[in-house]
Amino acid sequence: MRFQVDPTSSIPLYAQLVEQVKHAIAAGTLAPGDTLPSLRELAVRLRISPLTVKKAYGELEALGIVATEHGRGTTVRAGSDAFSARYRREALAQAVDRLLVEAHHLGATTDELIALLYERKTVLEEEAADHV
Amino acid sequence: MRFQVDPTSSIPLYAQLVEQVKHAIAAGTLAPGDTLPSLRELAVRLRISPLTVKKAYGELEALGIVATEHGRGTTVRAGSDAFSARYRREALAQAVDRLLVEAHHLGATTDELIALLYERKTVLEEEAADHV
DNA sequence: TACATTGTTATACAGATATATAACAGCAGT
DNA sequence: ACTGCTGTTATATATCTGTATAACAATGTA
Repeated sequence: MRFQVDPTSSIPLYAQLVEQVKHAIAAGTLAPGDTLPSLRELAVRLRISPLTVKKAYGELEALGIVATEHGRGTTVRAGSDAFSARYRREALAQAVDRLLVEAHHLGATTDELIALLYERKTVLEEEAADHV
Repeated sequence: MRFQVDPTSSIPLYAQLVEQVKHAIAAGTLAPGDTLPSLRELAVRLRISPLTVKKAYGELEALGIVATEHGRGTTVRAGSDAFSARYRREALAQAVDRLLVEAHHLGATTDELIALLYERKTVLEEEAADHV
């Protein structure tokens, strides 16, 4: 897993982590049984405190998405398949809604949005290719 | 102007206000010369502290978008036309990018995204009609 | 001048977020 | 048992956000 957080964002670091794990599961990158990075390992990689990682994992555990065992680590729970399908739908719908609302506020038409979507998709793909 | 904030969001209230004023200007809802609601009035309407509104207005002033005069209020600056055009483009592109990245994380294709976009647009419009 | 409106500032306080430091405890392989 | 990994917990500190309260200052109008 390639986690990354943005310390300048107004969204709390632990919340960013939670979202990324959810997305990874929804996308199938993380499957039931997979073990998440240890608190210290991920903390070092992201240059944040282990306590912040702990808070994110704790949140995920409270949601029933992962299970943590003392001394063994944190693993994706079996039941996350059902979660996965539902979450994927809801997350996508919410993301689309956010864009539609913002576009509406900015006075953009749907056609303009679709055109921009294809345009930005191309741009992002080219940028991604450059970074390889 | 119909401002509204979400106290449960992890995005600070003052930042939400800043975004909404920017969007309103970009959409033309707020034009140069227009006066924003007074600190106290908006605070009462949104049920937040006047100091929070003040912080938002202060941010907008630092960005050169509005001008505040003691005793007179806070007004949208003339130069905001140029800002408006540039900001609108950038804000839309960023919003689209956010969706594309999230969709990619969730393993959604562009076709799926476009279809969902039309679907959600219809849903949102129906909901909006209901609320009238 | 008096008044109501506007923005400004100071103080104190609370909660969430994030950190550093450090010690403690469970699990697995040597 | 020892060692190295894992998660857990406690303490203290700092920053940001947001609030309540209250006084002060500038503008425009009656």
